[in-house]
Amino acid sequence: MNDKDRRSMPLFGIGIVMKLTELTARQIRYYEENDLIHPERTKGNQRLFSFNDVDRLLEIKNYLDKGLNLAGIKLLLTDEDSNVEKTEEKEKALPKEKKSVLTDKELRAILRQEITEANRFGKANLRQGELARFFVNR
DNA sequence: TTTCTTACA
DNA sequence: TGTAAGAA
Repeated sequence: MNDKDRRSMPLFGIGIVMKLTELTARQIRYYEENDLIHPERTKGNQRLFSFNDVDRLLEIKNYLDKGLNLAGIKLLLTDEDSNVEKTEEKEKALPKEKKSVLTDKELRAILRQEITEANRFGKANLRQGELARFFVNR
């Protein structure tokens, strides 16, 4: 078994994850409702989180502190898992004339950097609304 | 005891 | 987001 499998293995109950992330059960469930995380379930319908899920919750927590809302965070995290390959394939499939200057992946990387930077000054400039628009209108 | 869903001050 | 209620 490799690391990739290990990280995605459903292992922790919500109680453990609460301690690990310092998030309330309410918050964790709410983030799931908004498709930011997709923990597995036991036969008894109990949530089971993987290392990846925990890391993701930690990232979500960080972005929240930086002033982003769930919609914005979702845009930034959506391609970081299974979708990343798809996105790259899709971009490769495009005829080079129609390729945008920046790939989705690069765009998100830049955005992450901007947010981190804005955070140094005072997270007042780059806000959620702008972030969402940035993606929708690109 | 812990977690789940649903609903609401 | 917190919290309550009833079920699992």
